Amino acid sequence: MSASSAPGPEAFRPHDHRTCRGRALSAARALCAERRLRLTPARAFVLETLLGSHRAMTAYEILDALSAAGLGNQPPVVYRALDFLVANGFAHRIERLAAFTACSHAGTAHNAGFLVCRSCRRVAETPLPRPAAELVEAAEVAGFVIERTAVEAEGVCARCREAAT
Amino acid sequence: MSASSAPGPEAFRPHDHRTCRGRALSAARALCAERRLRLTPARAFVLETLLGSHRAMTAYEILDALSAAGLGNQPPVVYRALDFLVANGFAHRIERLAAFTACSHAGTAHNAGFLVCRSCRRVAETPLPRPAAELVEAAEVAGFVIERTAVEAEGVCARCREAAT
DNA sequence: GCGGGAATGTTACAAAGTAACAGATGTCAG
DNA sequence: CTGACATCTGTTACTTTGTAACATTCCCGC
Repeated sequence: MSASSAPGPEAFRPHDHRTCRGRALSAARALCAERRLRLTPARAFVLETLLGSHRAMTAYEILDALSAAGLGNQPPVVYRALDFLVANGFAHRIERLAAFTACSHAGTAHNAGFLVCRSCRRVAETPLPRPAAELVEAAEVAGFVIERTAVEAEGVCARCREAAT
Repeated sequence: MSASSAPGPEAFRPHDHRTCRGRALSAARALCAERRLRLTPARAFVLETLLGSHRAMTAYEILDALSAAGLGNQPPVVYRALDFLVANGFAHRIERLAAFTACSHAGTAHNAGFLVCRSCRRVAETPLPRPAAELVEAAEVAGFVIERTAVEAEGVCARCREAAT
């Protein structure tokens, strides 16, 4: 039983964020150790920064944070860290926003779908068991091999909708 | 009965492209007349250009074509035409590529899914009846209102896979 | 302690997208 | 027909996003 009883994905309801971030961070450290991946200071900092909110952040927002922390101030620094995090499943790129968000299910192989609030840019992730049947079928018929699928639903979250009233 | 008997979406098989483009273009003209929309020369040219191939084209590729045709050579020209075409369902933005493609089902309201070949950038569109059930459910639980959903499967088409052999 | 692969620092760009405003043009009421 | 209003176009200048390329430093196994 969780402390908060509100329904829905964590991103869109109040929750103990310190716990949520801490858990994700130690999971990432454990996974990196297991897979012989190097979660270097810059990479860890970027991951922490992303975990610091459930908003999608642009590469340059993250770069500002890195820069403030004295960990580098040129674009390649962020993009390299993000490449690493995305490649290893610790973060996702939200194509629609050209922005990035921490993965809420790191380690478990998964196809993910995203609810993206166009007002506050908060992002919730939902595991999707498989791509839409229609798409899979079209791919099979055409001999197209699907490697990864991005599913992004754009809309307005409950909080922003109420705020707009 | 179609001239070509190969299976799958048109984009990934040989077909009479002149017919395919002509059909789409007159459908667009008819729709614009019906809805009192102005398919101005620049807009028509951009649509034709997109219809000219089944590849996703970047805004700047299209701008080069516009420019060669003497229809404008500044970015806003393309982006305005693309905004119009996308807003009215004649084209889609492929988020993954930051590129654009003509819609193969213009006029009919539809949620679409895309097969995007990462090698040749050809794009096939498949109508999707509805967003994934898991996503819809997560949205409902969270009070999130979905406005539009982008589904993009990245992979390799049959032709490119064979070519790579 | 050293050799090789991985990670970082840095410069300099390329590519993608937009804000803002002036001018032209289409269209509809009177 | 004519003005008034909305829409579309032209243009300048700029912001944001992302990379190529190369030198340097770090880490780990031997």
